Amino acid sequence: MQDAYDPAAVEREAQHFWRERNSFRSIEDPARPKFYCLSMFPYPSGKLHMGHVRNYTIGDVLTRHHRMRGFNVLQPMGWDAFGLPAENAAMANKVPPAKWTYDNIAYMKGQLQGLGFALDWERELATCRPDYYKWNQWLFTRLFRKGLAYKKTGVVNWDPVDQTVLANEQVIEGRGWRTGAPVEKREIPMYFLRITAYAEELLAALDHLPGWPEQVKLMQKNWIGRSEGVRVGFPYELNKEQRTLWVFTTRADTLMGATFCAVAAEHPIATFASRRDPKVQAFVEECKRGPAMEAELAQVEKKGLPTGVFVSHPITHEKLPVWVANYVLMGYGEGAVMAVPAHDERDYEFALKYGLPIRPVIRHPLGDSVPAPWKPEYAEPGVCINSGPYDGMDYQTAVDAIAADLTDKSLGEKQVQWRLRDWGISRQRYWGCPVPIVHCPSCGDVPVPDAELPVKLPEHLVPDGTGNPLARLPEFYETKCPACGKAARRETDTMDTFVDSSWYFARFCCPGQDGAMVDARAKYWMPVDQYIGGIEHAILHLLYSRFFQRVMRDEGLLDVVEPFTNLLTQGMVLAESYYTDANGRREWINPAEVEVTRDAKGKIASARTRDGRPVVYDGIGTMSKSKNNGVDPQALIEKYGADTARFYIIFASPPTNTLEWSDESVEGSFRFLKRVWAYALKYSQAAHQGEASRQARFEIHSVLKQANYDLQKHQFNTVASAAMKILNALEKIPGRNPASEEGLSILLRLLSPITPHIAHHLWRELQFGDDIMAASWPEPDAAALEQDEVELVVQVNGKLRGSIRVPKAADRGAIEGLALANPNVQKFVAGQNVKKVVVVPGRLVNLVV
RNA sequence: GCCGGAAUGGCGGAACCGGUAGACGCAGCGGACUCAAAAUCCGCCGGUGGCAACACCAUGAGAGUUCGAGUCUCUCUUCCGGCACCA
Repeated sequence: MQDAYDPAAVEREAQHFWRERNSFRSIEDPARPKFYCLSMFPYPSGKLHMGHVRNYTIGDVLTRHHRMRGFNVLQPMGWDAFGLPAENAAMANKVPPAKWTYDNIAYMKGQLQGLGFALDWERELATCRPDYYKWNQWLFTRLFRKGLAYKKTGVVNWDPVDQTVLANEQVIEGRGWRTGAPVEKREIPMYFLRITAYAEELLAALDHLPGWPEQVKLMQKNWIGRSEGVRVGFPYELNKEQRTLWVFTTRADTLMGATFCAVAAEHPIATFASRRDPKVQAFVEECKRGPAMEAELAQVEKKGLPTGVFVSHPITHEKLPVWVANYVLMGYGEGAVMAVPAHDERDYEFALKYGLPIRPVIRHPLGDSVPAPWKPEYAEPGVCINSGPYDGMDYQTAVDAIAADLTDKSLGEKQVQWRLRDWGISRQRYWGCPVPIVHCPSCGDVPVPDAELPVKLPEHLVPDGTGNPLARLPEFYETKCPACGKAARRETDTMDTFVDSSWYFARFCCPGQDGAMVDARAKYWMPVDQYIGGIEHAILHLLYSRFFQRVMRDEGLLDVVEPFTNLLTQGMVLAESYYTDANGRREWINPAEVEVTRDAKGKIASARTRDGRPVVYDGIGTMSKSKNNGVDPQALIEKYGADTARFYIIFASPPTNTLEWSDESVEGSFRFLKRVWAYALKYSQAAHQGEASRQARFEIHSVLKQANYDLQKHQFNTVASAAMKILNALEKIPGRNPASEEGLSILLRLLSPITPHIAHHLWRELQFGDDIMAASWPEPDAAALEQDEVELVVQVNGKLRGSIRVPKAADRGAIEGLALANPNVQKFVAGQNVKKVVVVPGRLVNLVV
């Protein structure tokens, strides 16, 4: 055995062993329980970042652990290869996105292999390959024929200088990122997927996902946003024509307090009013120019103007003014609301600002009136007042009565409203999956027939930031109508990349299948038993995948409904950032270049660059290029090896927490692996002697018991701690005896999912077996955990005052007696009555005086 | 703004069902080895008081429930994720 731990040699040899034996190839085997473990596939951005390393290490620990527990495991890997960054890189380097993407994939694949992940590379896929995106297109044409994919207008960010659509990310403070021009909103025709048709099912099924974190289910529930309410019609006359303004409200009980209505800038009433009133026109224009993003929209000052249109109240027939307001969204409900200033905070502020009437109609906890300023109690449901026939009714009675009266007049009914909107998938971009539609002057939008799929994306183009280059490529867009054969124009929009990632997990089950989207093998592997990825995907990606799975079920492709049985949402990887300040210009210094001096207590006293310039500590945050605080996994692997990188990432933090990077702690993980090696070396050279110590076995098996429990809970950081504790216990055993042999075998097996290379090497070196992955997972020995005596803590009034050792079988009386006999306990009990004695078996005694 | 989280020593974190707060590690301090350094090994390590035994304080802040609260309930503060075209 080598004296020193040489990670590079150990890792090379272990990876060679796995490759030779094809260790990670997965084959369907109905005789064994299957475990499909999947980490979210990466976007091939260039090189791996620490978030990837963390994600795939967590997945690998789960995969290898399950494998040793006898599961038939599948852990595949692929590439979410379409997307915006490739176009940006193409513009910067004048290289086609395809070449950039394929080069990145090749490099990152090498990095993943170097980390020793147990991946079945025969199943590798890239979403930018025609054999993958063909099935996006195939499914789209089916949804289109069913009406689940349809065309309507959608709002986009428009850069008027570059004449191009911008992603939200490309809008910086309301301006285009390249041109600096104020971004405009624009409505363009797009294709939508009717996810709202599945809203009810997507919501209800959340209650049957016990393997998902509650917080994710709650976020999805709120996102889907089911609310029960009443659709209310306010009749009005426009150009001598009778019309109805429809609104949705969850507070129909407050209808008698409605004093005006407000509509979105895009609402027909606003359009009408802007034609006859230049002020309204200017305001509508202003609203349309405003931000398209909800987060920004919600922050803008609430403003409005009267449209001059009046509607009549459906119960009282009172004339109410209609305002156009920037806080009403066209995308939600009817694009119009009834305003009840007395019982809605936003309406209240709007009414105060513009002097509109405020009419209280609900008795709230603070009384019957609603004096300024606004108080949250005003919005609480209560008994109706000033409401004519509805006076005295409570919330539900009033809603029911008002809904019934409205139904009688054909001016409303109860309605369920969803916050969820249909999914707009058209992107005016080159590097994506072409939407398989042909626009024919006589036949309209015609889906491309199966025989002509895939519609291949030309891979040689270089975008220039001014629109989609496909729209300037006649070879691509000039085509014939599949229905009538006349000249027609091919759609040049591509699909949202979320389409690609909504079903890739099913495709991993069916490598090589070119005759169908998925085949029978998907029925064996699906659903994914364990899915792992960042919490930032809690809503969109996970909801779209759940939607797609149902769509695929309804196409008869799969039986499974929920794609992911268990979900683990990992935290982000953070690092400190530092900068030097030269005349107000910040230069960001990579933490690796910063030297920190500490005071006697270990607190940071000062920090400077290696060449002595003082730096400012800017706190801890996500690793980013802009703050130059990324830690390159490759440098880490080269310095310490993959096992140290993996161990550190697992040890530093539980998977769901954020992980704050620390170079010193990495050093500590490396030290631990060196100690494991040193111990194995000492063990291999020691002579057999003595018997197993009872105490050592107790320690090791107690730690193992806890570690197995922690593995179940996915609390892997304490499993790494457990390995350290076992090594500490082993080092206390003199020489080599049955306890050290057993303990070392447990240690290596416990470590093997986390640090597979060193575990593999030592397992063979010390002749525990041929392949540690074929070994069984260690279980604690009940006999080793037996104890004759236990230590109990003694409290007086809940405060710790001492401890006693009692025989395991001691009864209450004996325990009480021993506790009272403890001198320090006596000090606190002396002269007082013991009112109550609480005995928690195996833990403590509490004397209440 | 709305939705969802998080907060424990100098730092990362542990504490299973409400039952010894600080496991394990990092940093720091002291020592051994060394000509010296690195590496390695041993010891100490929340705060205040005390020679010590020990006592008091302490889990973001404030209240509450309980024999007993880091853990449960309420209010607040700060930070983080998402908000539909970043992935």
